[in-house]
Amino acid sequence: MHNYDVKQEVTDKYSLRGRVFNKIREDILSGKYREHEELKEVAIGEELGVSRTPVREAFRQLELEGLIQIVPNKGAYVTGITAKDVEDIYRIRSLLEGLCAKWATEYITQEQLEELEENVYLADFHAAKGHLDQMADLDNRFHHILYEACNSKQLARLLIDFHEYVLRVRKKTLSSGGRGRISNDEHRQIMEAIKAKDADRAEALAHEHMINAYDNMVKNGLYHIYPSYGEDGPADGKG
Amino acid sequence: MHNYDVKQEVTDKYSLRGRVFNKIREDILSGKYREHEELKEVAIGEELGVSRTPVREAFRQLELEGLIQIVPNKGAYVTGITAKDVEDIYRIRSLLEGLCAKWATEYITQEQLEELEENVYLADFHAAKGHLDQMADLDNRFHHILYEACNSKQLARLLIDFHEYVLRVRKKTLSSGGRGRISNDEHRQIMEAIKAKDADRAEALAHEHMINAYDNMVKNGLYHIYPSYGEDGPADGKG
DNA sequence: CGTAGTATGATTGTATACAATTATACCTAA
DNA sequence: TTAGGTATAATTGTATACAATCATACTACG
Repeated sequence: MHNYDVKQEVTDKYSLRGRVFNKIREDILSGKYREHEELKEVAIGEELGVSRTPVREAFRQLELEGLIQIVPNKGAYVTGITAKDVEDIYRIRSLLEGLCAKWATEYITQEQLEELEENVYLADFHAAKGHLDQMADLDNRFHHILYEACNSKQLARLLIDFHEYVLRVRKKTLSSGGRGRISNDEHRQIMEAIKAKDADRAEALAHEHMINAYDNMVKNGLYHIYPSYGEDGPADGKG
Repeated sequence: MHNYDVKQEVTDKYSLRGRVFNKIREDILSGKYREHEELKEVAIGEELGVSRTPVREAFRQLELEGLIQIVPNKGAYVTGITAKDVEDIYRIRSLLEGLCAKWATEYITQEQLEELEENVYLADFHAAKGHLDQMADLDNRFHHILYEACNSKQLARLLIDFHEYVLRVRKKTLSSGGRGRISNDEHRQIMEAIKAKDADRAEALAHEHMINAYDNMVKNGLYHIYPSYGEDGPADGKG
């Protein structure tokens, strides 16, 4: 599995806290809980058949993940994401994806490189067939391979977090006409650059790849954010 | 104070959980708890005069902050930091500090710019006098002004987290011969670039500034991977 | 009619009791 | 003597009880 997966799957699977955490997280990402909605400990506890304790602990984690905001003695509210947040995250992420590709060029193993190649060729096949789900999975996997290959658990942790964070606002990015194929072409170029040990080129390509993904998402309206109360106001939009 | 300060000071001050969180965090950062040391809920609870509940919740936060690692049904252990972790973090941070300076060039207010100028001139004075504590404070403040000025709570959150994280391994970075003055010269150049609205130059300078800080730290052995009990706290005292 | 104050209910914060799991020590058998 | 297993202690995981705080609505008074 992933060496750098910070979420311990064991915990998430066997502890109530972990299960609650994942459940709430999924519900926020899927849109079941909307922005600024209040999450009540007893309600969620009853819904999941657990007491308040694991729910509360899950809340603390969710807050640190940035998915909810806890105001003392009041409650937990689903964090609002503005369009600017999304843009900022993509711009930050594009830098770090570039760095990741650069480092991966140096540290990637033969095995990982082969999986990268396989990934690209497989994605070509599914792109031709129009298999969107498989495309999405392969896209995910492609990036995760690079996260592992960069040999930095710090960078991997960041990128995994970012990736999961943007899932909140992403619809089916790859489903729009042709982007899936174009995206995979970019993957291939990145892979080739890494294979050729051209770190700078890999960095630049990965960087652009992310920018293109964002541009495409915006251009086609493929993400959605719920209008938030303080969005237009100054950045002071908290408590 | 800081618009983008994610740690709610209210919570930290008035809730047991917040106080416990800060206390443990300080103890890890100061070296009271060493790497791989096990933190026991009852022990810490008794030491601070609280029950296990707030301690446990603080643990969950500390884990997400990356300071401890919780293994299910076993315990909480202080996270080990390797030399490579430190290097990676500085290289990532140098990129993001550059991005921050670039964005700040666009969004900085007149007031913030003036505080930046004042900061640099004041630091010059204290550098001449050899006031190390004041230098450390001003260094902190300089970067925090940029974090605010970049107009991105996402980026600010990242950089603040990084900054606090590296406090674990930093000794008195600025105290070594001449680095304080050199560092402030770099600050001045960054400030001037921002003032001249030269975003690219500001970015490059901030980027280099961070790399230089790291190089200096490594060259002079000014960081310690294994914190030891009773050692001098981080130079960047924060209140 | 409107406002302030208070009472009541709801919700979170904390403490404690109990269950489950893990570590340790001692005992037994080869 | 040592390997293995069981009993006991220690520790974490979860549930529940109690305290503190906040929101709401109603009442009294102007």
